Amino acid sequence: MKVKEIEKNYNFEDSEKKWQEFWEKNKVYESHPNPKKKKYSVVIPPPNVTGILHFGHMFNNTIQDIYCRWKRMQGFEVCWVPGMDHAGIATQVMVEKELAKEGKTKYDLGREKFVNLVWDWKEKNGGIILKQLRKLGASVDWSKERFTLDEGLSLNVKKVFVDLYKKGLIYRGNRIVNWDPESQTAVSDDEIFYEERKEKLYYIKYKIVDSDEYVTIATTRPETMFGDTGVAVNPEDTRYKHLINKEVNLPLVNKKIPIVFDTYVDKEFGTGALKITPAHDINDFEIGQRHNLNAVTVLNKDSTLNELTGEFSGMEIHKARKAIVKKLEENGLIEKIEDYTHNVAFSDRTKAVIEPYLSEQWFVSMKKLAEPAIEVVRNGDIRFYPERYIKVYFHWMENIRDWCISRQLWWGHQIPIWYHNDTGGIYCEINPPQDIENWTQDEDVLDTWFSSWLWPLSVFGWSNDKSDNDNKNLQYYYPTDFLSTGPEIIFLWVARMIMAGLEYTGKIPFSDVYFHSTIRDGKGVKMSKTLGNYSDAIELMEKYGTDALRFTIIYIAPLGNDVLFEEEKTQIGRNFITKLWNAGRFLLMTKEKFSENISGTNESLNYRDDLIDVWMESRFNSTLQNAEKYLKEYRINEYSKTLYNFVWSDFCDWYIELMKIKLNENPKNGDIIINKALFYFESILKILHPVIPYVTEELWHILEDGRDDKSISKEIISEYNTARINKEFEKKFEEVKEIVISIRNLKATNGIPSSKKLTAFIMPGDENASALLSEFNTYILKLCNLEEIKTELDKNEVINYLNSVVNKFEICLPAEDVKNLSSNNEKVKKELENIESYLSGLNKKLTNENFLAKASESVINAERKKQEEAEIKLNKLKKLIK
RNA sequence: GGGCGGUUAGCUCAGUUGGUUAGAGCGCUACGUUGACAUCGUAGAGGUCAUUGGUUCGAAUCCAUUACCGCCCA
Repeated sequence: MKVKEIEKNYNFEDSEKKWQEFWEKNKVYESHPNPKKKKYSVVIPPPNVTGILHFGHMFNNTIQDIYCRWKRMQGFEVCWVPGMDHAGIATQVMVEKELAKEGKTKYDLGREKFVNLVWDWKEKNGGIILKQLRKLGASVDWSKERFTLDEGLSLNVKKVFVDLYKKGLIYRGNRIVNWDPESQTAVSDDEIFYEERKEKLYYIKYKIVDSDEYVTIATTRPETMFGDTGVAVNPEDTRYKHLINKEVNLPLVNKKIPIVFDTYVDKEFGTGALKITPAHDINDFEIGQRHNLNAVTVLNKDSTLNELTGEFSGMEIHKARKAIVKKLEENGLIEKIEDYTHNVAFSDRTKAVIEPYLSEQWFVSMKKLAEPAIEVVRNGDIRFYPERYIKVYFHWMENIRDWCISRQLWWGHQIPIWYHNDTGGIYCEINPPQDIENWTQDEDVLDTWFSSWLWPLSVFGWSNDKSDNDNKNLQYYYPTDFLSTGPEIIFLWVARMIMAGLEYTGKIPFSDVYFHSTIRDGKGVKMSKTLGNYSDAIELMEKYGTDALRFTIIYIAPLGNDVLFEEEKTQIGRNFITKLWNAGRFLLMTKEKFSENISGTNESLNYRDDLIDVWMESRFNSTLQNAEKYLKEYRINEYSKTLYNFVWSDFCDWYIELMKIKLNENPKNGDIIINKALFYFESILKILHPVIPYVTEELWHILEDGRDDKSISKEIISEYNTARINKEFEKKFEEVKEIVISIRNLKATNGIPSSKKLTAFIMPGDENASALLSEFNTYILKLCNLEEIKTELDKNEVINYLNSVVNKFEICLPAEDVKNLSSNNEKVKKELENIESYLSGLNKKLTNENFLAKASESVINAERKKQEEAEIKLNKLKKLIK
C-alpha cells in the first residue's frame, strides 16, 4: 500500500471484515497435535445455543483470546475449542413460545415431533453467538466446534450416567425442588431470581387438642395448610414450653398434628410458632425430616390445589388463598392479617412464581466425588485466580449437597433408565433393553450441566474406553491449561468439571482457572436486561471498533474487582488505537521520504547505536518482561496498562520525538534511523496483537510488502533479554526528561510561548551531571525550543531569571518578558519549604539511635543518600532565593 | 444468620514480603494547529490513604475495633 493512501484514522469496519475472513479461510487457528511443540489448550465455556453475545461473553472471550494469541506467538501449539450447550429449559421455552403463538402446546405434537422442532429451531436460529465470536476475533479452532447434544457427547453423557448409577453414586429420591409450574420442570437455583413482593402475613389460630388454648402461627401461605403435618416452636421459647408432647387440631381438616421443638424457628418472627408443610417448603422439609413428620403434597404440577384440599381442589393458588382465609375468618380462626414484604422466587425463563415442590428426582451423590476435587485445589495442582475463590470453593465443597440432575423437559439427554411395565424393575444401560415393549423409559432429561461437566473431555473425543489411548487429540490436548469463566458458575460448572475429570481420567481438567470480574454499569449496578442498564456489546463494537472495545474492557478490569463500564470509557481504547495507527502512519511516511532521498551511500555503516537506542532497547525489554509477568499472574489490566504506557509515553512522546531530532541532525543515516524505529514498531504490534488483533494485523501487513498470505498471529514474540535492561540508564534518561519538563514548565507557567527561543542556563552540579548534559545537549535544546544552552550565568549581565532546581541541575531562564516574576519566586519558596520539612524528617530519622540500631544497613544508606541529595537541592534553592 | 471481599485525588483504580515528598488513566484548568495524531500536544491544580486503637525505630501496607459498601451461601 502506498503510504499516501493511509487514512488519518483506522477504518475498522473494512479491516475487521477482511481479517476475520482471512483468518478463517486460511485456517490460521486450526490446531493439530504436534509432538515437537508444547501445547496450550483451552476449552470455551460453551455459551447457550439460544444466547447472544453480551458483555460478559465479550469480556471472557477476549481474555481467552489474549492468552491463546500470546501463547501462539510464543511458539506453542495452541488449540482453543469452541462450541455451545443445548441449554435445556431456555431452548425448550423458546420453541414453546413460538408454538403458543399458533395456539399449540408441545403436548399437541408429542415428544418426538417437538424435539425435532427444537432441532429445526436450533439449525435456523441457534448459534448467533458463534457468529458474534467471529466478529470478536476469537482465535478458536472452528474445525473442533462441538455441541453438547452431538452424538459423541451424548453417548458420553449416557455412559457416565450408567457408570455412576452402577457405582451407586446416582439414586432416586424425594426432594424439594424449585418447581416452575408453567414449564412444569424443576429448575436449578441459578435459573431463578428473586423480587420483593408486598403480600400478607396471616395469623391463624390452631386449637390445642384437649385444651381451650390456641397456638397462633404466622404464615404467608395459608393455602398450603392442608399439607401441614406439624407446628414448630423454638425450644428456648418460654411462651410454648408447656406445650411439650401436645398436639394441635389442624383447622378445616380436623386432623391432629404434633407440636415439635426445633432451634430453626425464629422466636422473633411472627408469633414464634411455625406451621410445618414439608412438601412445600425447603426448611419445613428439613424440620420434617428431623422430627419424622410426613410430607403431604397438596398442589398439582400446575400449582393448582389437589384433591386433598376438598372444596378448594382445582383452584389456582391465589384464589384458593382468598377462599381459605375467608373460611377461616368465618370460623373465627384468623387472629389478624398484616402487610408483609418479602422476596418471592420467579423462574428466569417463564417468569412464573417458583413453587418449592416435593417430587421424585434423580440425584448424584457428591461427597465421594468432591473429596479428590478438594485435594487438587488444596495441593496447588489447580490454581485459582484470584486466589480468594479457593476459600469459596472449599466452603461449598466441604458442605456439598447432592446434585439433582433430572429435569422434566423433552429437550436434552433423556435419562437412560427404563422401568419394567409389570414389575417396576429398573434397567440402566446405554442401550434400551432387548424386550423394549415391556419397558418404559424415564421421561425426564438430564440437567444441562450433566453434559457440560464432561466438556473438557468430550470435546477431544474422550469415550471412556480403550480407544482413548489411541486418541491423539485427547492425549495431546488434555488436560487443558486454562479456563476463564465467571465466578457465578464456580459450583455449577468448575467444581463439577474437576470432579468428572478426576473420576474418569484421574487427571485434572485444567490447571489455571481465572474468574473474571462482573461487569457493572458506571454506578456499580450489575448489568441486566431487566434493569435496562445494559450495554450492547455488538453495538459498541460496531460503533467504536472491536479492538477498541476489547482494549478498553481489559484496561479497566482489575483482577478480583468488578468492572464498572460506561460507554464513554470505550474512548480509551479507540484513542489508543488512533495513536498507534498514527505512529505507524508517521513512520511509514517518514520511511518513504527517506527512501526516496537515499543515494546508496555507506554512511549508514558508520552508524552506532546511540543513547536513545540504548534507552529504547532497555524500555522495550522491561516492557516485555513486565507484560509477561502480568500475564502469568493473570493481571491482564496491568498487562494492557504496561503496553499502553510504553507505546504512548515512551515510544510516541519521547522516542519518536527524539527520532525527529536525530533525523534532522543526521539525515544521511535517515534510513537506518527510521528502520530502527520501524523494528520497534513491529515489535510493538506483536505484543499488542493478543489484545487488539485486527489493527495490528492491518498495520503489520502495511509495514512490509509480501505478507499477503501471512498473519502476524503466527509470528514469534521474542523473549525479553535482561542483559538489555539497563535500569541505571533508564534512570539517567528520566533525569533528562525532568530537565526538559522543568524548562517547559518555566515557560508555560510564566506566559512565555513554548516556541520562543531563549538561551537557557543549565548548571550541572558535578561531573556526572555535566557529562549527562553534554550527551543530551542537542535533544534538550530542540525539545525545549531553546536558542542555546549555557552552563554558566553571564556575570556581567544584570537580568532577572526564572529558576528551578532539578536534582543536581540548576536551571535559569532569562525573564525579560515576564511580568509577574514573584509568582515564580513564590513557587521556589514553596519548594524550599517542602524540601526543608522533608530534610528535617530525614535528619530526625538519621539521628534516631533506635533507627540506626534496628534498620537494615541498606535502608540507612538509602536514607543517607536521600539526605545528601536533599541538602544539595536545598542549598541550590536557598541560593536562588537571594 | 454464616462466609468472603472492599473503603487511597471529582471518578475508576495501582501501590506484591512494612522504609516514596503516596502513583496512573479519565475528568478539570491554562496554553497550543511549525504537517503522525485535536480520537492530539505541552504544562498545571488536586489526597491528614474510611474510623479508632495497637505492634514497630518506621504503617496506605501488619493486628484489632467500629462504620459503610459489595458478593456468595443459608
